[in-house]
Amino acid sequence: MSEQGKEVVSRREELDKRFDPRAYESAWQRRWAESGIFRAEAPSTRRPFCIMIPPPNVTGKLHLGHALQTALEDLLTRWRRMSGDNALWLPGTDHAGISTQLMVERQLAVEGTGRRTLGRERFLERMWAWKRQYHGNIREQLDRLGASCDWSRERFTLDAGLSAAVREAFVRLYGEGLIYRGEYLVNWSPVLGTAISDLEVETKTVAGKLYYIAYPLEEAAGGGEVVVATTRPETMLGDTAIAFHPDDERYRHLRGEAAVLPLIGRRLPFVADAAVERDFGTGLVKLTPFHDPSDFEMARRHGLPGITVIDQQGRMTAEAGPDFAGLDRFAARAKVVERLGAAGLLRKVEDHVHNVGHSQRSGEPVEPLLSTQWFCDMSGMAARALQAQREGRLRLIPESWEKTWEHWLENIRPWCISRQLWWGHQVPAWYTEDGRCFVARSFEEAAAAAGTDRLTQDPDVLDTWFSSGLWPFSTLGWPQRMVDFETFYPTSVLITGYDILFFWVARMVMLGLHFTGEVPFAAVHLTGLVRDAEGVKMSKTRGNVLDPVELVDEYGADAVRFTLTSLDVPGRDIPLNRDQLAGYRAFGNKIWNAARFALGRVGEAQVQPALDPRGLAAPERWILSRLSRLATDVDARFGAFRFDEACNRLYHFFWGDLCDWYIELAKPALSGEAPRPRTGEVLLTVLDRSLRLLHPVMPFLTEEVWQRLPGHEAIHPATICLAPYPAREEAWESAEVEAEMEVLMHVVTRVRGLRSEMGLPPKARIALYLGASFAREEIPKETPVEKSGGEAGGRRARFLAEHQHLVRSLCRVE
RNA sequence: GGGAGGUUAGCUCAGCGGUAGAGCACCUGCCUUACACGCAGGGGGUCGCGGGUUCGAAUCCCUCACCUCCCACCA
Repeated sequence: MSEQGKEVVSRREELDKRFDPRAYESAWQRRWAESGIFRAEAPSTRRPFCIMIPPPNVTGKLHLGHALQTALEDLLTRWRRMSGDNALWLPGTDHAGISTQLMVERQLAVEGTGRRTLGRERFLERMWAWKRQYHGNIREQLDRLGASCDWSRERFTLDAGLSAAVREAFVRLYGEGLIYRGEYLVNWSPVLGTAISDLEVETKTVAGKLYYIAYPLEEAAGGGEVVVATTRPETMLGDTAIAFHPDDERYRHLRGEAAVLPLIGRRLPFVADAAVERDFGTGLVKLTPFHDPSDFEMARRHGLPGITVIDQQGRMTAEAGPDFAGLDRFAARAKVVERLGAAGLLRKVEDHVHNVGHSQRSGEPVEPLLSTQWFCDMSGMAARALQAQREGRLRLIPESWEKTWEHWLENIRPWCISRQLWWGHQVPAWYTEDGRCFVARSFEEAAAAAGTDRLTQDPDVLDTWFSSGLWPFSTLGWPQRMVDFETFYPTSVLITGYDILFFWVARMVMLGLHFTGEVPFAAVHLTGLVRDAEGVKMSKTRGNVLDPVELVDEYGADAVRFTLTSLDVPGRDIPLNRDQLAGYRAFGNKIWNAARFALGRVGEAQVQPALDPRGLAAPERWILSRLSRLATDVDARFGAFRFDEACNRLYHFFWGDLCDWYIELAKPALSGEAPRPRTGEVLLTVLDRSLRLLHPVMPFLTEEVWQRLPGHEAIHPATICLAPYPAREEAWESAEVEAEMEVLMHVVTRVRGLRSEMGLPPKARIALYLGASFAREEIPKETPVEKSGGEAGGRRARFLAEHQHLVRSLCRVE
């Protein structure tokens, strides 16, 4: 590293009087990148540590959730790197099928054209151009945040390697019978023009109407009518039966009879099915098998046909009859109601609040539609994912997610993986002219199997989450067992928001177990969602979105990182407000000025790689003891994913122990007024280690300051990024010294309080007489000194007497 | 209908069996030779309600209330 290392070493001018993160942050990011210090080794004899970035949308913009994850991922990576691990944080981006395609389609609409007009090939050229144009943005934003990714390993879900992995996975699952093609009722988004998975359907509670419609009975049944209740009258045009509960006395006599569908005249047999709720509506359900999932199930149980009356654009089909064909489904609803009213068949309309599935991406109500799609049977994989979690091979943090995890995996359903889009991994299936299907890794392979090259590839692409489900290993070279895969898989930790636990985390675990036999990461830390100061979810429509890069401009990356990190409390969403950002920027200012003070006062002293506390005075031994305990604490907190607690401890040590007390205690010694042994060395050494402890959270500021510390080269010749993470120093710890100093500090606080209460002007040099009784009474109960009674009291008085010059200095008294 | 989380100082939140904490905000002094992005001092809470366990409960258990979110095929 020596050659690279030298480039990292910075200039050594004095710290500017003004603290301005913009003056150094970008420069450091550039220097780090150029020196290649974030490149991981493979192979390596060192312990591996690996985090995969949750790949952001390649043409998107990072939001604060990304910033939070980035801060935590970088924290862990830097911490492990400094601790000696072979740390890899692998960056990359996702092609983000629907959302990216929508962006380009919107662009095309502005130009007065569209994807269909362009045709698939030219449209995809536009997509790639778009990708090339915006691809750099993500890296730029990660750079601004100080991300120590290994960019030499950057991946994209549509690059050659990952595309090969996707085809390999598809072919294998198909071969195992887990991927299949078939005609089923799927969630269809008329706006997007594609099928979507169950997860992409968002249930919304809406105020609708419940229509009671009279269906005349067939002559054979003796005439009369029955009344059915429905929220979607337009679907009646596709009715093929009417159902009642088998035990429902009211309708039992209708078994074997039939009604006549109004407006159409079709014969509707009655069937009995236990899925019918007797208490809802009239207890009779009209069955529209091809436009309602539960009707579909019931129809299948009774061998009933279905009729598609709504098409992929959400318009009524020819099957709906000449009066309705071509109408939008909601216009058709109004017209059906109107016609029923005119025919005197509308018995009642009630207000009805119910839940309706909406397309998460486009917002409109989903239309259940019969359609030929590719599916993946997840049941076996889900069972193994469940088992992995139950056996502790997969840790969810916080643990409260375990029940949710179990519930979802226990009730998993087939995953619809095909999308009627163009941007994505095209399904690796080819069809012969006579309709035979060949699933293969390539056209050549398919042609060889088919015995002809007159083949047409399936036009659909795969759900984005199919490729991101392979991310932890496809990025490392799978299916080939490349050196990166051997070195870093399975990875160490995954950090992501709980909102994609099922979309992404569960799929990675299932596919990872299936293809590699291992859980792709030992632990998953699920973060909360970043919200605004009022705790409201950020959204463009609300206009309360904060841009992480703008916050970096305003407060500095370190302050943004520290704020987000200290707010990462397990199981809670994160309300972000500017006061906190300003507060942690002030913390940066504090560090900056503490360093300025030290650098101006330590003379020829140097940072010490090791320090023997013997021969040091009490204040020096006290701060070293505190520092050692801090190192233990921070390490433990990082290891336990309690980043908030680690931040608090770092903050209070630096501001409280170091600045408020130790630096003040050091002043008389450094000025020569009351010299003590090695005060400068201790101050510099404490600063060095504090900065190293803080570095994973505040990389820029700590590097900038650390480079100026005389003697820092003895710790690492080039950069704080590779300097060892401070460990506990048992020899520094002393409960006794800490207790003695606590007494002194307590006395100082009391004197200051008295002085303030008595309204004595700060400048007045007043005389203070400390009697032994004062000391005795004022000692906090919990100090060990007090417990040993009178003799200890004497010792305490002696301690205070010996250090009276410190009391004088800190209280400004004579 | 299931499930998860929340209710602690004006605000945002830690604490989760041993006499209430932080940051910010607020009040009073201070430009004390690193820092006004600062220093020192200070005020402020019956820890959602009601029960229970315990020598002792924000902290464990139960009831209730109110908020947030996730899952779920009553048309």
